[in-house]
Amino acid sequence: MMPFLLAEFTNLEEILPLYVYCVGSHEQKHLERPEGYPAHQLFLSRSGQGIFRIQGHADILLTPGSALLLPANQPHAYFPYESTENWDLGFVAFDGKAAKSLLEQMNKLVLTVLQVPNFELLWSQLESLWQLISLNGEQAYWEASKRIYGMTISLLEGQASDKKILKGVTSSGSPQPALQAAVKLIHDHYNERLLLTNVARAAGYSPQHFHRLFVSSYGMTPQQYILQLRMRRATQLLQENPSITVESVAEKLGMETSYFIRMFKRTYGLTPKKYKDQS
DNA sequence: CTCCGAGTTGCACCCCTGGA
DNA sequence: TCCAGGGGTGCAACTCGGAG
Repeated sequence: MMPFLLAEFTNLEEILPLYVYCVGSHEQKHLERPEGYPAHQLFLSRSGQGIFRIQGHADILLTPGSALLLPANQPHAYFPYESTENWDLGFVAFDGKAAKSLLEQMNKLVLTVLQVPNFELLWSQLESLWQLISLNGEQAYWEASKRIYGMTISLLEGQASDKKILKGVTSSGSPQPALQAAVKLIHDHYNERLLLTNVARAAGYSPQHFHRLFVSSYGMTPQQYILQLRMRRATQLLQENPSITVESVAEKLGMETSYFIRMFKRTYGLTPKKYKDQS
């Protein structure tokens, strides 16, 4: 995701109590910010791992599925940590009159590694934020303002519910790890014909029970989750390989071309070809 | 005009979903 | 746990547009 900046819509800074300053994701390389960044930032580490070096603090290691809230103007540097995998880092920078009090409210979550229980959901919110802004320009910042508020609140909620989950594990042996294993299976095989029955059996649940557990944990059906994964991968492939054909993208996702185009258009409102031409 | 890639549409199958 | 219905998915045939 190429980052999008609010720069050209400066009047919105006066109107919106919370606004998205910049949003994007990419393979992260070494970056120094001795003066800090002018807006608050929420980082999401998706794969690989990296270190945040923040003045006056011990180094912070971000592993896959973790997040970091970094206040504005905090001098820092970040770089990939020894890993064979690229560090896939998403970020959303936000500011506004309400941002300061929001961060104060969340002060226990600032400058600390946050293990996000519903990481993929938060990541998809980041991506939809990027999609929203990249496709709709100024109009979208109003909607983006609502969404960034929602993201920070769900981060807060995730930390609270995480504690509940941890309690469950110690007292009664929660089924959560089995569900996570099933999700890993989905991640490993999303580009194949994946039967929910098999995933459920692998996790040790009946398909119906697995479905119910999945929806309550991830807020969406397994089907929606897999489709989201595929669409996300599709945008990645289209951006990374400008010469790639729509057919081979569909093939890489394990989808039939016509169905892929149908779903892509339904998800993003434009065909894969038009998307590729725009990016 | 032909070729090719992209996109659309209709149809059939069957599996997922969600209510009971 | 069961089961009916909706919708996900694949296939085939088609149109469209651009390039040569």
